[in-house]
Amino acid sequence: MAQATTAADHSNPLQAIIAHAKEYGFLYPSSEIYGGLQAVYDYGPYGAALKRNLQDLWWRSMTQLHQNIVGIDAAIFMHPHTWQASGHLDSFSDPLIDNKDSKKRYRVDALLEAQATAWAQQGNEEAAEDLLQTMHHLLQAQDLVGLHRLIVSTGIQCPVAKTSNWTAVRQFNLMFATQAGALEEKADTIYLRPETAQGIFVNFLNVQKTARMKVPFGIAQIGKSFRNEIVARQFIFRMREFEQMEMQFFVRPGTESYWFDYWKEQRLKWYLALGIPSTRLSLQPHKHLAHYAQEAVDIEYAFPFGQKEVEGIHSRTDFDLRNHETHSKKKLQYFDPEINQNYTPYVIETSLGCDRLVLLLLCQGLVHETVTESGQQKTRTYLKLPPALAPIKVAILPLVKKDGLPEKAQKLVAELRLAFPLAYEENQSIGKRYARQDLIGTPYCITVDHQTLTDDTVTLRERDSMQQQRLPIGAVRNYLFEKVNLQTIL
RNA sequence: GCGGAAGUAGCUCAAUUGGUAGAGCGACAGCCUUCCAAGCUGUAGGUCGCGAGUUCGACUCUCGUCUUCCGCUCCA
Repeated sequence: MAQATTAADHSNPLQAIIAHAKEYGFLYPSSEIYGGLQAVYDYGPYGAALKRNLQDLWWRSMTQLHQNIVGIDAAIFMHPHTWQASGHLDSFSDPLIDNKDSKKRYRVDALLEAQATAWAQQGNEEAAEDLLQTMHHLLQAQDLVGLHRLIVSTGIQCPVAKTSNWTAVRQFNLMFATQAGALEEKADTIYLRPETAQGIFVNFLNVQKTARMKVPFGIAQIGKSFRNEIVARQFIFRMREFEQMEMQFFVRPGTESYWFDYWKEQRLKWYLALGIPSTRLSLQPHKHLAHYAQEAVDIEYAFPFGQKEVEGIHSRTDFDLRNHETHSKKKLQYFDPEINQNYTPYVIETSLGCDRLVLLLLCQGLVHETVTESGQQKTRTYLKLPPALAPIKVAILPLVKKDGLPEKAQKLVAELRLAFPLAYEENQSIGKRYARQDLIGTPYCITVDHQTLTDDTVTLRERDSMQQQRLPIGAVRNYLFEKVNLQTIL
């Protein structure tokens, strides 16, 4: 007989995840009826619930488990000067050029600087200096044609292809810009934030003073960020609009190393607590540091498409606060009563991609198991999510749709519906209903059968093991709570 | 952005030198069933990714475009 189609039929593991996510209501391509929008996705009912649970878990593990961390929710729009101070306006808009033969893409300034360095080493420092001067002028003027002419006239070759077969120079601004105000010509350009961190930095003093925080302390935030990625790929791994969960931890200068190590360890533990095997996780120190970072490490997960960053932990020094001081001309310092001194705190950042974490859980959770049942081989597909994060905690199922079982089951639904997100289904065979719940990751199913009518007990089936046990109806609520609340993780 | 592959129902796929789309699964409704997707009956889903062109006629040929995957590239 025909076997139900499962995602296991796909040869590509990421395709299998995408197909499953779509088919079972986790993620859809954005505006799909119009052909989709590149690198933008919508969360469906189960995906939205899963994401919300994850955010709740993270939020609580930051703000409730740590007395010295508070949360905020800053606006997506910020004063344009913010992005000058943060460095995003400059470093997010590098002119790039492609070599048509090697298909390699380069930053124009990097190519020219390399050439200048080469000339300087050959003793031709004057020419090197001239080149850099010219480049800076062109960059300032945003003269892309001039930059292209300079590349060509300098005779710069692609290090790989050894040719000068260049495309035009193009500007890739990674920040989305829009206009504030109704009159476009008078309006300021404002940007959709490319990271949530700046909303924390500009509020540093507000939070410190109004919540009476003492260094060391942290500010946590969950929110959307936007990056106009040149290449956005791998499903929800790199999206143009994405959700960050990050915490900036302010420390006394000189203690940043200690706190960097502290948070590195804390954050890694958090993933292990989620049940992610340590073999699939790794800590990857950065080789090339971002413009603000003193030390940085990524927590990476072995996705089907490779070992990739899920969370970054950065030692940002006082880069951000100092720059905001300079640009805003407001003092952003902390008076430390312990040492009787004013200083600009150093910052340790933990920043994780919420959507990446959702993808991680889908990758980690989607299981195709071959089971043998009465001599027949079958594939059993289920989504092994941590119970505390599952969109639906329990499904309540009358064994058959008669003899008063649905009514009895509905009573239980009424008792539990406020305590747990739950599902009720009475159509089709019990096996099919179990399977459907397995596919969306529901950890428990409760079945009301004929015995329930005589002794008020139900069977409780566990998703992963498929084992059943009988429980008195009165014990169900506490039993489930023990299994599915967030404390099972934290 | 470059190169490769693909796009037909919710999913997996079919449709003979171009003649106005079908199946299985799934969904839904009803029946049957005391525990792991497999019984019976019925119903609803598609302007064949989108737009042009060629043609009497295009799912089928040509061009463009969008989206996705793979590789490269990039990456705070």
